[in-house]
Amino acid sequence: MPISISITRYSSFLIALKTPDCSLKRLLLFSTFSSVAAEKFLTHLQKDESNVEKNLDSVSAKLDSRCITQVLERCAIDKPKLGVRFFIWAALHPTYRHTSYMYEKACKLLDVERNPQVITDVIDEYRAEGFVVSVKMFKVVLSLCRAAKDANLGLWVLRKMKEFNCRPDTVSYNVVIRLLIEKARLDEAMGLIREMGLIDLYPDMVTYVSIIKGFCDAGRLEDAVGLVKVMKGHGCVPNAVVYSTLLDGMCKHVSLEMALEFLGTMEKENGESKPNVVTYTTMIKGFVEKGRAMEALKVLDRMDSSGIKPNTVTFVAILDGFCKEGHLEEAYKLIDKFSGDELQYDELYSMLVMSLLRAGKHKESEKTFRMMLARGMRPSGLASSRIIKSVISEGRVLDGFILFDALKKSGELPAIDSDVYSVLLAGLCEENHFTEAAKLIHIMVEGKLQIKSSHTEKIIKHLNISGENDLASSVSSIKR
DNA sequence: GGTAGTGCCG
Repeated sequence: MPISISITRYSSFLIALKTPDCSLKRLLLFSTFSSVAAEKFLTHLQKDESNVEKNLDSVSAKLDSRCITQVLERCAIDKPKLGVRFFIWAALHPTYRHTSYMYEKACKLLDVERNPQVITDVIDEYRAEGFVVSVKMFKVVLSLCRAAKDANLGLWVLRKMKEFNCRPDTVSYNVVIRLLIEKARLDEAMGLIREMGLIDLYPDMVTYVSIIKGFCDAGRLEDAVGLVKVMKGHGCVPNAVVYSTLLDGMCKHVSLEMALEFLGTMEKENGESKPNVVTYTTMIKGFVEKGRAMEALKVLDRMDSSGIKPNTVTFVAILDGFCKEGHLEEAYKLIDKFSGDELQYDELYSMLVMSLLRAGKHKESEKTFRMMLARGMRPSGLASSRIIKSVISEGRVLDGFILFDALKKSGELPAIDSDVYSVLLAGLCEENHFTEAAKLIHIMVEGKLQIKSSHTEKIIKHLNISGENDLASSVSSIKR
């Protein structure tokens, strides 16, 4: 591989194999070259490891998610702690904000779930250096714990805050409470809520929703209802979120009839406590989950008379129910009735295609998809991807390609998963449909679409053996 | 400021 030895701006190492015992097998893929910004940050990060944040402050480079990912990818190889410090520093940067997606990505790259010590080590490092850690920084660390779903780590960090003379606020507590609840550690969560009172913090709406949901999920409806009373007693007026959570618990653990009755009392409320689209969707899901999709229709009518418009989630719930219970005619009727200003025929039919697939009705789903194409509708990228994949997995590669080609001919291609392209291309080549393969490659080149280089090796080998050398080199040109 | 309830995607 005579590539890139001379390239100094290397980086963006992708660790393809993550198990710790195969560090030698780490594949260094020069997929995307790191940005100048990432290089600058990396240089300053490694300059003087005892003054990390100060060094970073002096860097003048644009901070964005791509650049952060690149820095983390590099740090993950042998300096995960520096990666954590960089991530925390970046969160406080005035021109940048991490999304929840970035928190998850950082956790994955730095492997916090398997190696929580990387977090505790960083906190201990701050302490040893006498670094002043703010509440804001601790909240970033707590969000990392949340992304890693590590309740013990969250608890540890919350305790550490005192040592840094940081007073956790309600949000800090809420994050840890939610983590405990996700692990069904309800008593400990209640303990933290009590502890809040001792330092003059009060549980807020978010705290109550979390713990009420915890009790509902555990089937402890009486406790959940008791908490609603407690919050009212504290002057915290329950809103639609609180009541929807309770309604969900009733659907799952008591009865749909009681939930309906409760919905009725909500409908008589005013302002923030009135049912909204989520409340009605929860009720609809309740019916669907108990195999009573037809009755969900009545809820839809009730929603309409309250002036609440159903959204995508509402439709997915009902369509899922109809498909599972075999009420296809009802599904079509529903779509006819509701397609209009909010949601188009295309979107609703695409949802139906997805619902049919989820219900295991692949034939019906493909039929609906073909009907869409025949009537000039535009299926969503997701529906198209799933249908083509499903057809290929049944061993009908050529059919999959014909569907793809029909989509292409009907106008602009929807956003299809990149792995659909690689699966389709591999299938066509394997079955020696070289004309179609060439057509697909042509479309990909035209649309600047690339497939993972790891997927191309077998294809190229097969093409070379078959004497299709031109095609083989075309495939090389679209690998990423 | 970005932690909560239906659910999908990044």
